[in-house]
This record gives sequence, structure tokens and C-alpha cells, in this order.
Amino acid sequence: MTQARAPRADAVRNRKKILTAADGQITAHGPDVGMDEIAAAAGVAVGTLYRHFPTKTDLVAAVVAEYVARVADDAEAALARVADGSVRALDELTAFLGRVVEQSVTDRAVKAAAQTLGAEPGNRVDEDRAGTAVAGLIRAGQADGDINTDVTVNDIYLLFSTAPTDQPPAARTRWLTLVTPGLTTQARPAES
Amino acid sequence: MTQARAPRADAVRNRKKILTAADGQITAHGPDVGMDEIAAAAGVAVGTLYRHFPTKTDLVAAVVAEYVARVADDAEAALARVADGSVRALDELTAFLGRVVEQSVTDRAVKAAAQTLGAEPGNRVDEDRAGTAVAGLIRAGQADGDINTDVTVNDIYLLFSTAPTDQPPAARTRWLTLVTPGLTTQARPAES
DNA sequence: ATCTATCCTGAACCATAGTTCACCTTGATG
DNA sequence: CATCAAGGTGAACTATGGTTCAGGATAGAT
Repeated sequence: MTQARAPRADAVRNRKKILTAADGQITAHGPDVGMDEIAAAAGVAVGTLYRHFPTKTDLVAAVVAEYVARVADDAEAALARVADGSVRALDELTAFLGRVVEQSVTDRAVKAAAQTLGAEPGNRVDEDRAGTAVAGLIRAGQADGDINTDVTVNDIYLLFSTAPTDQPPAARTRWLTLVTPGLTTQARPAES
Repeated sequence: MTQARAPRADAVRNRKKILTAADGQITAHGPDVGMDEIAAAAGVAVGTLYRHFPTKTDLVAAVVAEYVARVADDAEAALARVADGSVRALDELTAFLGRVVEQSVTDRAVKAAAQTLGAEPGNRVDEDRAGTAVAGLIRAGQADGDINTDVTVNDIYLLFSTAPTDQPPAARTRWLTLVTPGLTTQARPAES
């Protein structure tokens, strides 16, 4: 067992700066930001990007992975609240969807970039975590009689992937209103 | 008044071939197909593309315009059928949405290309035609008591723009099922 | 049949953006 | 401190893809 040397402190710092900058730049200027611009935003030279991520695809994949992890955390927190019994599962699920759509300016840009570059999310672990949590929410909602019995996790994914991310907030809210009834057992009441 | 000379026959033919090829290629290989590939698919040299469309953006804009025109025709036809009184407006609207989602492999790719290149659709005329027709369908459906009173054309646009185009047919169908209840006054019955 | 304006061709040009690499800096270990 | 390998730098290289243009072909009019 040869003792592996620990990575240098500034290297760790830079890696973090790069990921943050990449996320920010992709969100702000779309998937086509140059590596140069990401590097500039991170206050680092281009070469440093390539030291940490062999290719742009890898960099984007890392950003996506981080995003997925955040979503997974969110979903698990929601499920925990439901388990406490303090809130209805349907409400929690709706709120969760809302939050995702909220941040989804990022989501869209990042996902688009990922697709364009053919990047694999890499850590399917977090994806599964999110899926499991959402499945729990759905089951709970069905037990309450609020969520339609034929609804599955795939349906949530489907809606996810079609969220109107580049639209203004009002449109995103409206979208959520329009889409929710398909999951529930209740008809949607007309708004004022 | 100087008499403008009529365009040559082969030029007209080529223009059509180019538009068809561009549509096909963009649909098949995404927005990033090269001009070379489009030219090859059209059986024409690159220079010819540039004779008809000064820039790639213009070419894409033209393709989008054609697509919009087709959708407008479809919507108007649907409205006409409703006016006959032979079909319910809600059914016709749903069917219309279904058809759009059906062809929307094209839609998505083309729209994405348009957005990437910042192409203006150009003939807002056809867009208005589609909008007017859809508005008519909605009004009719509301008169029937089938469509929720707060639904507007913008809602339809919103759903349009979020159609899961790159998904397999089964997913698209399911999506339509999930989304429709938001428009109607009825709750969705669970599927088998 | 001839003529010419219109149209087509495709090799070459150029701008952009990802990627490399030879050289310099610096954090950590002794 | 002294040392050196890990880390950082940024000019230069390269691949890709939109765009141009000088020369050749052809539809259509006379």
C-alpha cells in the first residue's frame, strides 16, 4: 500500500471555484459559453480547467451531477416532512415540483448543455435517491386518496423534463397550475 | 415601372428542395447540422444555399415559417369542423394538441435551432392565424361547459412549448393525458 | 442557333472554440 | 529553509463549420 499524497489545498479551492463559475455562466449565457469565459469567471486560466476536467463534456457532467444531488436532497427532505405527518403528501409534492421549476433556469441550460455534449450524469446514485423519495411521496398521496392511482415516478420525470424553464415566473406558476390536476383525483376549479 | 424578370424554373425547384432537406436534416440530426450536410441532402452545392438564403439563420427562419404555416392550417381546419357542429370543441382541441405533439420531433429541433440562432419567425401572419383559430376552439369548448373558463390561448402556447418532443411516442401520449385535465372542468379518471 | 442574365459549383477563406504543452509557481514535506 | 512534485499559466495549435467568390453551366428570350 503506497501512501497516496493528499491533493493540494489550492487545487481543491480551484475545483470548487470552477464548478461554481461553470454553473453560473451556463445558467446566464446558455450552454454555448466558451471555456475561456468560464475560466475568466472562475479567476483561473484555461489550462486549469483542463487539469481538473479532461474535457468540456466532463465539466458539464460534473455540474449536472451537482444539480441532481441538490434535487435529491430536496426530495428526501420533502419525504421526511410527510413522514412526520405534519403535511399532506400532495401538497409537498406540488411544492417540490414548484421549487424545481423555480430553479429550473439553471436546470434547462445545464440539461441542454449536457444533451448537446452527450454527457452522462455519472453518479446515478443521486438520481436514484431522488426517484425513491418521489416514489414515497406518490405512494403517500395515493394512500390519502389525493393522487391518482395510475401515477408513477416516470410521470413526474416526464413533467420535470417539460418544465417551461425559459419562461417568466408568472408563466411557470401557471404551468404548474395547469399540470397538477393530471396527477390528482380532483377537477381544477377555475381561477378568478 | 420596370418589368421584373420571372425567376428561373430550376431556381424555384431548388429552393423547395433546400427547404425540404433542411427540415429533414434538422429533424434528424439536431440543430447543429452543417450547411454542407443540408446541401448534400438537397443534392445541391453549398453556394446554392447561400444564393437562396443569405445566412444559416435565414434558412432556419424559413423552415420555421413553413412549420408555423402548417400548424395554422391544421388549427383552422379543426375550427371549421367544430363550426359544422359535428364534433365537440374539446375533442377537437385535444386531437389538435395530439397532432402537434406527434410531429413535434420536427418542432423541437427546429425551434431549438431558431432560438440558438436568434431567428425571427418572420411571418407573424401565420402565427396569428393559428392563435385566432385556437381561440375559437377554446371559446366553443367553454360554451359547451367542457373547458375551464380561465383557459386562454396563452395556456395552449405554454403547453405547446413544453411538449416532450424527444421522448418516445408512448411518453408523448401519456403527457397529453396528464396535461389535458388542467384545461377541462372534469377530473381525470385513473387508467386501468 | 445564339446570347446573356440568372443560377450553380466547390475549393478556399476565416472566425470561433475546444484542446495541448512547455514553462513557471507554489504548497507541503523533511 | 530547501526541495520538488503537484498545480497553474496562457500563447499556440487544430478542428469545425459558416461564408465567399471567380469561374462554369443553363434556362429562356430573340
